[in-house]
Amino acid sequence: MTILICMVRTRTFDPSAALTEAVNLFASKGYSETSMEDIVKATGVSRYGLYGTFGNKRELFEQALDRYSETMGKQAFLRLLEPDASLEHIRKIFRERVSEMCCEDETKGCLFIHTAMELAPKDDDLRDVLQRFMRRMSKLFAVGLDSAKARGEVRDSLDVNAAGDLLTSTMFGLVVLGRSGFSRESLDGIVENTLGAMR
Amino acid sequence: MTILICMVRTRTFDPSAALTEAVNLFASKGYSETSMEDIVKATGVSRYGLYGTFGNKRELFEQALDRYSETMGKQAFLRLLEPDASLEHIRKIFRERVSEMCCEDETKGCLFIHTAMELAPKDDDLRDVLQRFMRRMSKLFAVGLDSAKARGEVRDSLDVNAAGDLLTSTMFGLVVLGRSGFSRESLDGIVENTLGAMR
DNA sequence: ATCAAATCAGAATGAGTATTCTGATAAAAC
DNA sequence: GTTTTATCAGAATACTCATTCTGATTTGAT
Repeated sequence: MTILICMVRTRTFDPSAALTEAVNLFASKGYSETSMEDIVKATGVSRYGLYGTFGNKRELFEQALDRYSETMGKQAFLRLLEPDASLEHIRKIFRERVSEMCCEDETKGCLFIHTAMELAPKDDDLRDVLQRFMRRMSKLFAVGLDSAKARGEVRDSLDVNAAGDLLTSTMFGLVVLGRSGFSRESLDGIVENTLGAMR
Repeated sequence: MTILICMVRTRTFDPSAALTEAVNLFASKGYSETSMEDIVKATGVSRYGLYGTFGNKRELFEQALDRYSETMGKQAFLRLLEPDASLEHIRKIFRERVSEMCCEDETKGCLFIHTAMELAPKDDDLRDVLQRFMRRMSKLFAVGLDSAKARGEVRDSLDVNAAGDLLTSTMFGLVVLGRSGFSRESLDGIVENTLGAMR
């Protein structure tokens, strides 16, 4: 008896690349303003392929949220875990965020904020996932602040955990103000004042 | 010739009260998640009455945004214009916000954040209105900080305009974290750290 | 009391959208 | 080259929702 596993036709798209595209759409427009049709167009993947690979819109969104959190961690925050992390590393993270919000033509957004405002109140599971991701953000900031403290860039009396929450909160505030058309100067001012609170 | 103005039947609802109800719905769930049906149910006003009085959903939203801004100014921020405004007044505004986010059963939201995330990117007029409202918030904070500076509660070197933007930004950050399930302690910590940045 | 017309409740309309279905296509194994 | 069957593009379905329409009702002026 032969068990025959026959992969007759191979998928013509890269699920990971498609997910990246979906993340961008969701982060920019949020859940309900992004239609599956939008995602089909942006990815070039057929409806069939999307549903077959990701389940449905909600599940696709959950996977997008995972990816978003992961990417955010990798791109910017992992530096904070290095023992020589400094306040300058934190400043750089904020500067990148501000640049993203101000300079690009397409409207940049934030998947965390969209999730908090649209979905968290009516989906407890998603809210818990979101909270975990945000707490991780705060924690990474706190670790970075600890290193900065060891370097004397931050006052000894600083509660790094509470300060980490403040930095996380500011990351979101910047997005909200940026979307409302605040100037780069205003956003830079917020960053510097926030960092000033660490000293 | 007689000009006859005949008010045949009087409206059976109070438009102002209906608008208040609409503000609550929009602030909690945002624009697209709030249906006209929701508003009909919450206000007890007929579809006919809503469309006749407010135009359409978009115009109703704009009026809700006006009202929200106005109410917010009256309830909390006007104290900041008094010459004896202190850091304690500012703290009280934040404490109220935190209580709102944490204690009530129904999910509290923020019409400004919803507008920034959902509508501002695709509606330039609305974005400008929103920005004006937010700038007013920052300005009120700045005026309060000036008084606090005169009382010696805030360091002389503080740039009150930039600091006002930071406080505005923090008001939004608190809502995002609150909706994500952060504890009251976390939010209080953010408030105290932010206020600490003023000294 | 009667009348005119604004208001009401809810049905009808039309557009948008998530999801499923379908016939055609194409690639892997023989 | 043939067969098998997963994939594709787009049609079909079911549902939600903003807005308009309709027939009944109500109320202020006469």
